[in-house]
Order: sequence, then structure tokens, then C-alpha cells
Amino acid sequence: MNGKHITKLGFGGRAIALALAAAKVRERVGISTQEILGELASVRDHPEAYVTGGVYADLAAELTSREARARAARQATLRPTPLPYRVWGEDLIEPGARTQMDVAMQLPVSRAGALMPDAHVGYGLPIGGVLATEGAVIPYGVGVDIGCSMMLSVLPLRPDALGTDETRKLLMKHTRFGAGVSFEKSFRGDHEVLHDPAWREQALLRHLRDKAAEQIGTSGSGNHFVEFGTLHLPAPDLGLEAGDYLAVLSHSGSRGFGAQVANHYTKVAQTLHPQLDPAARKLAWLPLDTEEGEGYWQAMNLAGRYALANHDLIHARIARALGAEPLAQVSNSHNLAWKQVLPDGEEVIVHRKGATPAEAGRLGLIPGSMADPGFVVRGRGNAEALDSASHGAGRQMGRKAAERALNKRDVQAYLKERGITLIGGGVDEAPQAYKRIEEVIARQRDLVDVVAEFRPRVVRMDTGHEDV
DNA sequence: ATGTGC
Repeated sequence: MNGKHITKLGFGGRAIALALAAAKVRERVGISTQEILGELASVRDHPEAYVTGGVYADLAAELTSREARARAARQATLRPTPLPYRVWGEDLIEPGARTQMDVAMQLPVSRAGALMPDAHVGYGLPIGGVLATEGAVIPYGVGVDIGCSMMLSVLPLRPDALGTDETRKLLMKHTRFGAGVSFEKSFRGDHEVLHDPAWREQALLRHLRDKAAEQIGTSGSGNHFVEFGTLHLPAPDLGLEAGDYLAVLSHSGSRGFGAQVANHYTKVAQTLHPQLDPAARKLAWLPLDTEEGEGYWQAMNLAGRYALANHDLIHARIARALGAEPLAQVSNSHNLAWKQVLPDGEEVIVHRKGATPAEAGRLGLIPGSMADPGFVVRGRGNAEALDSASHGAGRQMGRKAAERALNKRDVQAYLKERGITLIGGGVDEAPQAYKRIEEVIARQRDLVDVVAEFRPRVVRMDTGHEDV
């Protein structure tokens, strides 16, 4: 048995080496060349029958994956008109975000979608966009900050138990902000996510694990924050009595690790769809039944777990410093894709890019700006919204527009009026650059119920391009 | 959002 036999059967590329390796295994157990060639022809003609196991499984997987890639390359044409989708808070949404959502709803793999009231323009899918696809995942449908998420810890302390200076010191000591930052080596935490077997299963992940270990427990830049504030719970819920509690709220993501996964697989997806309409180029997808699609799915989910681990460490550090055990915790990812079954029974991939999962009964967190209230919400499971809600107030000004329209004094006046202490923060994150959270919440009363209100008091963020 | 390639 040699390479000529293999290529004569029509195998090419990676399949040649896999076929040869399998043939050698069969030769070793005494099967004749003629018989092996017969078996290989059968794998070639019906690879799907061999993928589940046996000596030909790797070859069969390569063949089915190649078929899927070829299919993907052919699907380059957009639907002539977008599939219909519902919009919440249409009066709050700029036209550019609608246009982006329209393009997403023209993709051949799209099945359903919805736009949340905090929606604004992003890369590819708008922020606040929810998109259900069939058999495919879109890296830019999840976003660059894979697994970006919120976490709230309710502490067994009165809201006024800590002075402003003490709170500020806690935040300075136990949080780290900014692109590329990590904790000092001796101060670095560990977490079970760093020992996840998935890190060893892809070259990309093996390469990124050290960076992830360095940055664990940190917050990023942009709109990420860690803040102390008062949680007002009007009625018993979350396993707690009604009342006011000291609470910590954090917004963080998967840091450099997730960003590199996103950039890598976006390029892979674009390479897979060379003919895709340029209008949808940033929405290039990966079929889930390809090696590439499976690879992204694994890396994306690892980044999702890693982002939540960052929150875990932030909250654990703060709680330990206070000698307090949180009474309750709520968390949710708002940049991720999930497998979900539509009411008609079809299994789809639901991308939430800046959207909170809101299945009936599920708790979630919808923050306002650095100086506005945030809300603990409970999902109502609205099928037309694909069980989703907004992930925040949403920008009404882009970063550059905010820096043009506002200055430090505007932000300082806003903070002073509300009694908020800010560490770091840039004019681009000014509360005035965001939609009014009360209006955004009002537009989605059929998506979530409000459980509690969080009022920030001491906020830490990264320093912006123009500091406050 | 990231932290480096365009």
C-alpha cells in the first residue's frame, strides 16, 4: 500500500495521510491490499457512516468536513430581502443598527432575529442584536470580547458599612484595568478554568493559555468596570429579605485571550467564504460540522467560562478582603452563542451580541452607565425576542462623538449630582453618551421583569483616551 | 475590546 493507491482513489490534501495511516493499521492485522482499497472506496463514498468510530473515523471526519467547507464556499448569495424580525424600542435605535441587522437577516444561514432597545452600530452584527442561524456560528455575531459578562455579589453588609476612601482602596488593591494588564505574579490567582482540558486540544488555545493565566482576575478597558453600590430589593427575592444591601457589580470579558480567538476565527470564516457578498463580509460564518466550526465552538465556550472566572476571582478577592461571604450572586454572559430550540422545534444557534439571555425565570443583569442605576431582571421567555433582553443602556454617541460633544466638567457635574466617586474612566464613557436606562428598561417590559435596582457609589474603570 | 499590525 502506498500513496499512489490512495491518490488513485481520489483522496487529496490531508485525507491522503489519514487514509495511508488507516491502511497501515489494517495491513498490520493481515487485511489484503485489495480489501483495504475496497474499504477506503466505501469511506470515500459514504464518509458519514464512518465518523462515529473505528480505524477510518479520522479520515471520514476530514472528508465530511471538507464537503461542508465546499458547501459553505458555494453559499455566497444573500437573500434578496431580509427575513422579518422584531425591534424593541425602535424610537431609541439609530438607522445604522437597523441596516446592519437587515444584512444579518439576509444571510443564507439566518433563521430568526431580534433587535434589543439598547442596539447601536457594531462590527458586523449590531450591539444589541440577536441572531439565530442554522448549523453555523458567526464569530462577529458573538463579537471580539467573547463571553463578556456581568456579575453581582450581594454582601452581608449595610450599604453604608464602608467609607468612600476604604472602598476606593479596596478597588485599587483588588482590581486591575487596561489593555494588556495582568496582576503581579505573586498576587495572581488560580482558577479551575485554567486547567480545563480544552486548552490542550487546539494549537491556538495551547498558545494562548499563558496569556490567559497572566490576565485572570483582571478587568479590561472601554466600558468594563467594577463598582460598589447599593442594591435596593423592594420585595423578598434572590433568597433574600426585602431591603438595601451593599453589593459589588462587575463587567468584564475574556481579555486578550478571547480577542485573539475572535480575530483568528473571523479570518478563518472569511477565508472559507471568499465569494460572500462584501456587505456581509464581517458576518462570515463557520459551519458547525467542520473542523473550523467545531474549533471555534470549543474556543468560544472556553472564553465564555474564562470570562466568568475573571468575575469569580474579582468577587472572591473583594469578599475575602472584607471577611464576608456573599449572600447571593447573579451573573450572565451577554456576548456569546448558545444552542437553542425554536418554538417550531428547530435547533438553532442563537448569537447574542450585547444581549442578555432572558429565558422565563432566568436572572440577569442590565447595568446603566457608570453613574446610572443598573437592574437585576428576571426573564419572561419572549419567543419573538429569542428569549433575550438588552445588555445595558446602549450608546447613543460613539466614543469619538462623545469626546467631541462632552468634556471632563460635564462628566464631573453628572457624577457630583449623584454622589458618585469615579476612579479612572474616560469622557468616552460619559453617562451622557448612553441612552437613558429607564427608557431602555421601559421598552422591554415584555422581555424582563425588574427584580432589584443597583445604585453605584464608587466606580473603577480604565482611564480613557481623555480622562475624567 | 485588544494591544499590535496596517
